[in-house]
Amino acid sequence: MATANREGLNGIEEGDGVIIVDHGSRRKESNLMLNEFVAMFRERNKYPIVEPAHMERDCSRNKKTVGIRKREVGGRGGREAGIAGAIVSGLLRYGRVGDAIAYFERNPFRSLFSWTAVISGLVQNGLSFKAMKVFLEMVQHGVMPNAVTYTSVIRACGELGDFNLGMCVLGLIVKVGFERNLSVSNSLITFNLRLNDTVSARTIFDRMQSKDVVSWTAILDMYVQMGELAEARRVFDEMPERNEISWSTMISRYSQSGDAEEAVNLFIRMVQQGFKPNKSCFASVVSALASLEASVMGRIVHGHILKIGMERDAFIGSSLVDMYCKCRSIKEGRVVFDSILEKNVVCWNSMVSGYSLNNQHEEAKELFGMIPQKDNISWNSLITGYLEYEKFDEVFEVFDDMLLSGERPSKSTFSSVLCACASLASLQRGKNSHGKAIKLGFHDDIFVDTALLDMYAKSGDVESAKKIFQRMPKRNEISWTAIIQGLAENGFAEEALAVFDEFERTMSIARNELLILAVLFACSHCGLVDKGLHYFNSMEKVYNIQPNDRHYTCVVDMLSRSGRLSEAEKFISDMPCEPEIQAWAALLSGCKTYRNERMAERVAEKISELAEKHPEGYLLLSNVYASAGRWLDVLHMRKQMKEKGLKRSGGCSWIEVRNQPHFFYSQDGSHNEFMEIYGVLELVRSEMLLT
DNA sequence: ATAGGGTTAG
Repeated sequence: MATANREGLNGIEEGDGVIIVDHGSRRKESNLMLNEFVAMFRERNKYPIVEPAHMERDCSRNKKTVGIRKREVGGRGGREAGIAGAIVSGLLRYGRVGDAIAYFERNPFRSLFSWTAVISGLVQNGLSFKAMKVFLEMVQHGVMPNAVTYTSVIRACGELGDFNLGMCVLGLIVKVGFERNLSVSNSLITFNLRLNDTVSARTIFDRMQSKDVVSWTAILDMYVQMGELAEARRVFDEMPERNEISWSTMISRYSQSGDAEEAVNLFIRMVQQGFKPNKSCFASVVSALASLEASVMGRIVHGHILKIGMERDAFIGSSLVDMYCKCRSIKEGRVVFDSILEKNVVCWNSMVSGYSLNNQHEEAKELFGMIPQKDNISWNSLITGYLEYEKFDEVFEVFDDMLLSGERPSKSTFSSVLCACASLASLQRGKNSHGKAIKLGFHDDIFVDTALLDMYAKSGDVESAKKIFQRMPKRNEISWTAIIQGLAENGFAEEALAVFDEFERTMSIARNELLILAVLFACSHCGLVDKGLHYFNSMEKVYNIQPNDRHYTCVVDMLSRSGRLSEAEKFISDMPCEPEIQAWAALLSGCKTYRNERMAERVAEKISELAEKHPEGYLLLSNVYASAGRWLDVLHMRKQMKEKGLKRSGGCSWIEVRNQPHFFYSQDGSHNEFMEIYGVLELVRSEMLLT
């Protein structure tokens, strides 16, 4: 709560439906499990050290140590236990986890095989915690795990992200001498990567006497995790051996890092070299095609998927639905969606966000209501759809429903909701959301913090924005852009430029277009025209950024504001790209300020030409004529707008009182208490005149 | 029976 107050938040509202998820009970259970493992180490006699060379025989000898089991199993135990293992693993392969466990628990033939099958099946079905409990039970029954068991167990520890548990298992592995086993080492590499320990991963890899395609593929991921995709590619290119999975990994990594084009290129090369893409690979490449909105190639790949009969698979189906919806073919997406046999939550989410991001909110909401097991992303899909189409009230409505349903918002949820607050410049809602974010433990997240500081800046609370920026332990280029833009927009342009100087001195991250735009904006607003021009001219050389139409508009604005009108006019006519209508508008407003009637006429003419294509031009002109008192021209413009079917969507101010926004349009009388409000205003005005 | 790869929101 102290943090909240320091950042300008006046306490958090009670009873707002926030539910804090409790992870305590599982942690307790995990600690109990740790104690059991520690006990295992201490009881040397019960779990004897076995020489690696005798490992195979030890597995079978083990059955002798389990006295009771042996009697139950009887003479044909080995074979029957083998069948039991096969049944269990068969059930697990079809995701029938409950049936498999029930069978396993009822069946007396619990061999090393069936124990291992259950453990690996649980891990593959995302039930790693349960897998660890079964593993513990297995060891307590006196059944000695073998290398295959340990690979699954290590994977489970990695999936749980539990370092201590992993170390205990590693201890057992070393104790029984499996640490040199190829498969075990491979799984240890991934375990370390999951826990962000790239150094240990590398050490294990380097120490391995023999490496296979699995080891190489795992180490490829180490470079991806270190943010060195190019280095990963080098490993991939130089690997002694490649299979479908190595190809698949590289393709998915490109797709996930936003380089969809390279993902597709690699896919084509893979097919050319005679590799058969499998389910995962198709899913990755379709996802890459979705982000490229490449419907032609998308359809071709879809054809191949149909050929091998995988369209009805949940993984491939989800990415196909996404691909069609991103290409605006929602109906085709729906056909694929309906054809998926066993829909998981991802399939539903794909279709919901397909509708949602194509402005079909009713359909999205209806489908959302039908999801059997909603997750975080289901909610977020609905929220981002509303945000994208500026339906802010709905954003808050869904957010409230989400909290009431008990679903924990994620950092994505908060960045969407805060973005809605920022768009409404609603400090009240923003602070409320800030409170919820703190309550749910998101106060040190770079995305949430950036959204918060942007919200405060856009709502005019610069002090709070600055405080958040200063306390952020890590900042990315988006955070820097937000603070610079925020300061400049609120009239602290010099300070914005000082922050940019600090950024230039201390940060080595790449500058992006938006950051430079914010800097130009700041220069424009504190009259530092030459400095602004300097930044603009060095964009390509120093920052390697091609200026876009918004940068050009900013420069026109900068020149016009400072009265360098002829320079501005020349700049606009020399532009290599089509000027935005806002550029002309900026020049026109400069002409007005510096009373250059002749240039104003020329510019106005240009704008009315452009208004054919950009109807908002009429609005601009009508405003300019209105302020010059040229009412005949205003009427003419209004008539044009009416003919073009353009609704008057011009200037409007609003203020929030007790969570209720009150709007004031530039035509008077739109507010229903307008008489009273203007009465009070008149009173205030006369008081001011008296003093 | 196993370790490496998969889909959705930002």
